[in-house]
This record gives sequence, C-alpha cells and structure tokens, in this order.
Amino acid sequence: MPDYDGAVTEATNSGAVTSPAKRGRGEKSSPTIYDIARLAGVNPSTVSRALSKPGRVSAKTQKIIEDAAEQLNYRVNPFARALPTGRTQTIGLIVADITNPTFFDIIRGAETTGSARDYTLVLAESAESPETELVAARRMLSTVDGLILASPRMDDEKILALAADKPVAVINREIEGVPCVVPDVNKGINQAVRSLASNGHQELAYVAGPPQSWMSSRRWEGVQAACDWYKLGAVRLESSKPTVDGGRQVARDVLASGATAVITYNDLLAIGLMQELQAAGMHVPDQISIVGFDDIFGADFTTPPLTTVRSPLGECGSLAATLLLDMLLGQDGPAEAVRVDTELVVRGSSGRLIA
Amino acid sequence: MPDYDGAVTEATNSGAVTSPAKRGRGEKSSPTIYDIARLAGVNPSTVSRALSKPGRVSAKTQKIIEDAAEQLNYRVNPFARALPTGRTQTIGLIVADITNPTFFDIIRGAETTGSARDYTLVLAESAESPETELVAARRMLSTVDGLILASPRMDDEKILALAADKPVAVINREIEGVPCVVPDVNKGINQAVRSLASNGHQELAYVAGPPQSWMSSRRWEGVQAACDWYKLGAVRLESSKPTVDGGRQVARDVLASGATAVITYNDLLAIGLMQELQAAGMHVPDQISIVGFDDIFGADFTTPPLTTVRSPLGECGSLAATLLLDMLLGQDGPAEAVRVDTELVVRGSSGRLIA
DNA sequence: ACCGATCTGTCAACCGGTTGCCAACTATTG
DNA sequence: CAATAGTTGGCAACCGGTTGACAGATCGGT
Repeated sequence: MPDYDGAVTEATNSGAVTSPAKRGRGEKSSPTIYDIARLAGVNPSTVSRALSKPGRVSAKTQKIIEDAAEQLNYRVNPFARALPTGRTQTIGLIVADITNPTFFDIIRGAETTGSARDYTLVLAESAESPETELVAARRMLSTVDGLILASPRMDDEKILALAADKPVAVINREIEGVPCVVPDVNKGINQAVRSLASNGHQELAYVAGPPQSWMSSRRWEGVQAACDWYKLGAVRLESSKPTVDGGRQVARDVLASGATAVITYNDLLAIGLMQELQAAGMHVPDQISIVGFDDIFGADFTTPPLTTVRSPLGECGSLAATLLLDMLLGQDGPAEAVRVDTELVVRGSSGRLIA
Repeated sequence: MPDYDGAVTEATNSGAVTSPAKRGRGEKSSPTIYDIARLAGVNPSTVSRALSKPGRVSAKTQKIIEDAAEQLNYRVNPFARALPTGRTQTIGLIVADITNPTFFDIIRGAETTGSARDYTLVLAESAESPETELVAARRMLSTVDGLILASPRMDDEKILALAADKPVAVINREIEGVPCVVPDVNKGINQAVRSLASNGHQELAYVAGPPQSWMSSRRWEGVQAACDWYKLGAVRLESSKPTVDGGRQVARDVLASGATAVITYNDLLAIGLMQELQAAGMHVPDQISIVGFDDIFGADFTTPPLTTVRSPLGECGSLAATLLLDMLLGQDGPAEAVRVDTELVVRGSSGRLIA
C-alpha cells in the first residue's frame, strides 16, 4: 500500500540549475485531491475519505482513487490537513543543550520511535535557561501534536500548563499528572557507593548540577541515603554549569573538601574534574576516585576511562515518544512515572584508595 | 513591538491534571484575526495586514489592532498562514547520523542562526543511507521553506532535483548550481603531512570513509597531493563504517600496510583505531602516529589526545543557514562554494617516529 | 473650491484538505 | 415485491489566514 504521507518518486527534473520554482499562482504546483477527483471521476470528499478513512469508501472506488493518486504522484499537503484537524504528525523535543552528548541518545531514541510511527521530530534547545525553554515550548506547542521535555528546567506549574494544552511527556523529572520517564538512580548509586566504600573511601563529595535540575536533586538524595547506609560522609558541592568546563572549575572545591571520592551530576563534570585534578598532579584513582553519571559518548576515551552510573538514555527517549504517541491515539498516560534501571559501569577512574 | 510569531504570556491555568483539551469545535481554542477584528471594529483583512504588512495600514488603526491582539494574547496559526503562502518559517537539516558528534556543532550552528532569524529547525537523519536520506529529504521538503544537507550521501542529480523545488544548501560537498559550504581541507592536510614528514614518517595510510562521501574523496586527494609533495608513500584503506567501531576493525589493515602514520577520514575512526592499536600493544605516537579529522567533542579526552585537522563545523552550520535564509529572502546563492579554513591541531597522538 | 494622486479599509476569492449531513443506491429480509 | 436497514458518494461549510481589486476617504496643489 502506497504511503501518501511521504511517497518518493523520481522527479523528471533534468538538472536545471535555475532558482527554485516560486510558489506563484498557476505554477505547476503539486497535485491536489481535486486533481485526483477529476481524474477518477469522483468528488474530492470521496478522495479525501479514500486516502485517510480506511473502510469509508467501497473497495472499487478506493482502488480507482489510489491508482489515480499514484499516477499523479500525489502527496498530502500537511498544512491543508493540519488546518481543520489540528493534527500535524510531528512531535517536539526540547533539550537543555544540543551539544551535550547526554541528549544524543535521547534524541535518537525519540527520532527513531517517532519515524517508525510516521511522526517527524522537531528539535529545540533551551540553552539551560528556563525562560528560553518556555518560549521554545510555547512556540512549538502550536505546531506539534505533542511535546517531549528532556530534563526540563522550568517550574512544574509551567509544565502542567503546557500539558493542559497538548500531550506532554517528560524525561528525567517526575511531575504529578504528566507522563514521565525517569531513570531510577538508586540502584546505580547504591552500587557506586558500595563499591567506593569497599575500596576504603570514607568521605565522598557530590558535585551538583544546575539548581533547576530535578534530577540533580534526586541524585544528591540518593547519594546521601547510600552514604548513610554505608557509613560514609557526604558533602555537596555546587558547579557553575554542567559541562567539562564546569568540572574543571569545581576541582579546587573538591580538593578543599578533603573527599577522596567524588560522584558528579554528569559525565561532563566528571571529565573536566578529572582533567583538572590530573593537571594539578593528583593521581586517579589512587588518590581520588571519580564517578560520573549517564555513560555518555566519550566516557571511555579518558585516561583512566570513566566509571559512571549508566542511564539507558536511548530507551528513555524511545519510551517517552511511545508514551506520547499512545496518548495521541487517545490512550491515557501512565498513572505514575515509568522507571528505567540504572547500573554502575566500573572503569578505571574509581578504585582502591592508596593512602 | 510585540512578536506575534511567538509571544509568551502567563496562561491562567490552575494546574488541572486532566487530559489535554481536545480540539473539538466550539472549544475555547486560540483567538483568530476574526476575534481581533471584532474587538477592534475593523475587517479581518485589515488585521491581517496590520500584523504582517508593515506600513499598509494607518498608524492609528495599527495601534488599535495591536492592542486588541495583545489583549487577546493572539498568535498566528502557522498552518493557516502556510496554506496560502507556502511559507512555514522552518528550515530542515538532514544529517547522516544524529549520534555522530561531528554533526553536533553543525546542528547547533544552524539552529542558532535559524532561531535568530525566527526560523525553527527541523531535524532528520539518514542513518548513512542514500535511500533513507532521499525519503527524509522529500518528506521534509513539503513542510519546510528550505533544506540543509550536511554531508549528503545521495547522488548529485537527486540533490539538484530537490534544489529545483525549494532552496537547498549543502555542507561538506560541492555541487555545481547549489550553494555549498565546504571546508578547504588542503591547508590542514598540508600542515598534517608536513608535520608527519618532519617527524620522520615515510609511509602514510589514509583510512577512507563511506564510499558515497564526497568529502572522503577530497581528503584522500588532498592526502595524496601532500604526500607527493613531501615525498611520502600514501596508501588508501577502506573502513566498514565511519565510527569508533569501524576504526577498531581497520586496525589490522593499518598494521598490515606497514604505514607508520595514519590519517583517518574522521575522528571517530581515529579514536577506534588508536584504541585497537594500543590494545594490540602498539605505542602511540612512538611507533605509529594517528591524525583524525574534524576535532569533535571528546577528541582531547583520549590518551594520548588526538591530533586532528579541525573544520569549523559550527561555522559551517551557521553559514549554510545564513545562505539558505538569504535565498529565502530572494537573493541568489553564491556563484561558487563558500570555503572555510581547516587547521591542524597538534596533540599527542602524532609525533616523532622512534624506530 | 476643484481635481487628481495617494492612502486606507473592505469585499470576496482562495489555499487544500476534512467532515456533518443527506440522498441515492444496494443488500437484506419478511 | 415491498419495506427496511446499511452503504456509499456528493454537497457545502469550515479551518484561519492572505491578497488582488476596488471604492471611499484624505490630502496637496492651484
């Protein structure tokens, strides 16, 4: 069965190198259902039904219309369809930072899942700013069928307001009444802290992420709880930004804290921190152990390779897209957050403390 | 002056957690120019002109209408606007692989430049397949005002066919009649080969990228020319895919080639190659020097950090977007490809050959 | 005060689909 | 064979802006 939402056929264009055909009136613009109707000898509305409402027209007419459509190489005009229906076959995704590898897998997961169900992904970034994020979200909301917010920085109430308008799914944050996909950090954190404790560490530092980050708070809580259990001291340090550079800047505070093990909000911080500590002559992991979060691209390039708590980010993106698309089909979102597992990936940046 | 293309105002929504308002008829859907017209006591067409054709209506009426629009928190319906005009205020970007860091900066560059001129970026990936790329391009073309192809894999003629339809800009490839942004690899390659020659290398291997990659061929040509000049032997090796994994797989061939210096099509290959060679006991750079391409995120995380020929990818994305947007304003594209400079970034993975 | 030029707002058609409603047609059944 | 139920196709209104054509209003110049 041909797919009128994205048919591909060889255009009989012999490589003219003029400027693109202007959309002027009377130009040879793309065929419409009216063209098909004329060719098939039926009413345009019948064509519309044949192409989008399966079963509404008789098999015979259906066939005639489909043949005519194919002959004309017809493709629906998405705007004409969107105008009366509001449906656009697109979903929006807003990430905090396009160049942060953490989001790569989320983007790909959402894109792949969306494509598989004939939805196009529209991407925007918030540059880690709650305001920019809200602007982007509002602008998007009018053009997409639903929205995925990955690690949103704006307030819960803003998100709820958006969700009241169109379906919204959230990754890396839990909000009552909005479908969420959240890595359950406790398992991974417990593994990490246990591993550090068994390697002789007694004082641990957590380098936090952006203050608006819900996930950063959860991770800190998880670290505190695990440290309590394993009888480690835990101190929280702030970072200026959740990037490699932010990690370098926080190195001073880490040293000053006296901790021998560090868990950072994300891998970028961990990498920057490790670089700076090594530049200052510290030995990782002999003198200080470093554990990151997310297992991003590049985490295993470092020397030593980074120990990290892996979240299945691709799966998060894919799950969020699935949740969203199911909601678009009229299903209710899940009653509570969908949790995915995290796990410790032990590499070389953590290990026995050599006093 | 308020911006009706993306106004943000506090919605007076008190956090109801029901499912999103359905787009049913008669719902409290968003205000239209008809609502404004009624409120302002003018004709809808006047409203339309006031909001989009500066100068066409009197200052007084303009003011009245703008006030009414603001009062109603009006925002244009993009579909209604797109239907008669064809303009959508979006540009499409197709990349070969979303998770390849090479494209991160391109994406961000295009996104930033687009946003600054009130265009939204729509992203798709081709998964390195010419067919998928064409499908994605065709699907996009009907919904965007223009298209950027980053490192396209499809044939020139296909691209020309697309370009005949809507403005297209291309990155990392040169096609007669289509505006292109192309890093001029020769400068960087010359620096690289000279550096390698001066470090005692005599046999060099180039690890090629995907066969459809125009840029891979240019790089190979550049390497050949430079090796000729500096009197080095040059051999070309094929990779299965332009990823870290592909780099690992080609390590065997590199060793078999007897080359003491390797230039790879991109950094991912270089990183994988280096990992595999080191795992096999080789010492980088004492026994073999490795030079990558692009200076992607993470290239400096490796041990030793990667020497690489940097292309200003962010600038490429930004330039391509600028070219495209200028064409949308009616300007002609540049007569020939826009070239940006490349330069060698010397890090630890290349150096003196210790025989 | 008159006249043409310019400005400003209105009318109506249009972009290309979707859909409620109705009439005609087909099939089923008594 | 007629009555009834179920299908199928057509008509026309509608989604929300844009725009060419035009007429009334305004204005400057003489």
